[in-house]
Amino acid sequence: MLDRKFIVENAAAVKLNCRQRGVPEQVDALVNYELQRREKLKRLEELNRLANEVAKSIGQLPDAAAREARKEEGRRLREEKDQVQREHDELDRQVHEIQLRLPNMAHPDAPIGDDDLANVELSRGKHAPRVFDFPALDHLQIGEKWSWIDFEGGARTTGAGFYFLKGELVLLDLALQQFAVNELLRRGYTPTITPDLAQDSILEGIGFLPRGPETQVYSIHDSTLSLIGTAEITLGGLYSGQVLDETQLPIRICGISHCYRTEAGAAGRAGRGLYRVHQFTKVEMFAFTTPETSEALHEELKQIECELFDALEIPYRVVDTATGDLGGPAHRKFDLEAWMPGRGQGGEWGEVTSTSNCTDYQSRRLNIRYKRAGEKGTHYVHTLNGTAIALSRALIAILENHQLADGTVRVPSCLHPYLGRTTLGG
RNA sequence: GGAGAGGUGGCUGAGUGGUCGAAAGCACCGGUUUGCUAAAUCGGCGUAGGGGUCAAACCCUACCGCAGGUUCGAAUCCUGUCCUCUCCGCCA
Repeated sequence: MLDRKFIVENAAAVKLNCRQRGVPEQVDALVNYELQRREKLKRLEELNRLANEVAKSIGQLPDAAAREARKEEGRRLREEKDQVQREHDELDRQVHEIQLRLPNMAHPDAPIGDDDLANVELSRGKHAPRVFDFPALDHLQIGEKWSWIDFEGGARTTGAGFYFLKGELVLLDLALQQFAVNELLRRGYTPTITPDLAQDSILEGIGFLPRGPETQVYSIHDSTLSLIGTAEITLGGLYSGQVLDETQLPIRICGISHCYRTEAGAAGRAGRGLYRVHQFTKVEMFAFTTPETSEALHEELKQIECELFDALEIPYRVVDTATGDLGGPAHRKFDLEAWMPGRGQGGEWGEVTSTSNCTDYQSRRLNIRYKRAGEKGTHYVHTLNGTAIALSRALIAILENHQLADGTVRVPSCLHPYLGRTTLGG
């Protein structure tokens, strides 16, 4: 969420930003409501002050008749105050509603464009896409060969888009989680296992708007809880309402959680297999920091993602996400796209990780601030998130890139300590 | 799920209708004193919004888990809700 004062004072820039991000805006209406609201607030405070004065004076009046007269005056002020209060609250609600829908301001270097076609490739990983001397299979074909992925069972028990992982693929899944968590622990990230559900208010704070018709979110009936679409939600919510000390920052955490996504409206681009599913496991990185350091930390998250996928020996490219594809909260976003030999005709890049600097957009909604020693007042922290390993897509990348001619799969050496074997299948 | 207790400032903890934004202690910051440390002593010490100032001082408003209600006036009374603790039941 953007600061109201900022919106009022920079209306033109906010509008331009919305246009570049492809988000409809009502900035003019917001400015209008907000200016009216401030007037109401002044009047409201004035009435409160008068009513307080009257109330205070009553206790000191010795004469009963005089007290009654003052009481009547107090009642009158109170009624007028209530009326102004209602008007103020209505304006406040309208401002807030518009404000919630405005996206974060984009980084000046973020490529401007409508969608992912405008993304700019920044770099490539250490490993180039492999040239196969046999017909490469996709991950579903490999999985079928060894009975590793059971979508039919998932559909029977739960519904389309759900699946069972089975056999050795489970070992690979667990090994990837352990690998990621260990690598992050080594880099100063505190490992956590987060709840898989969160309060709707937290989802809203992070920037997922639950329960609309376009929602990506599963809600729990008769409650204010939803299944999380990413641990970003719970990790970001972890310090909601808190005032941190600057010396605690940056706070680096990683969280393992399940991720649930309805993928409403995505039926047409469902893709094959594990690429777009309703549930997967993810190891997520999250950080809280100061405005001065968030950009450097964003680089760090990107760098870690690169190191993990280099270690897994998976070819990838890094892209700088275009304004139209940033979503609401991100100020800037980098994606890692892994080469997936089984996608499309002869392979395609597919997003496997994503890291965003959300600046103070989430912290303002979640009210996460920090205090500087010797300075009065508080500031909003900057929040950042990044995927370490999204299991479903990482599994695709590993199966498809490391498959051998006989359908077995070579295990990259970084996973050997966690997997206890060098080949899967057979 | 049942029964009870409680949620007050960084912490402990007073406060049951009228200058209470809130006693006191601890912690913290600053001054004084002391050869150093410790101790003593004085002062300061919440957040947010608005006004004011070159900057401050200062002024106003809101906030005692949260949301409502009663009242001229609520931390204090009422209702709902969330959370914590204790005991019982159930249970991986």
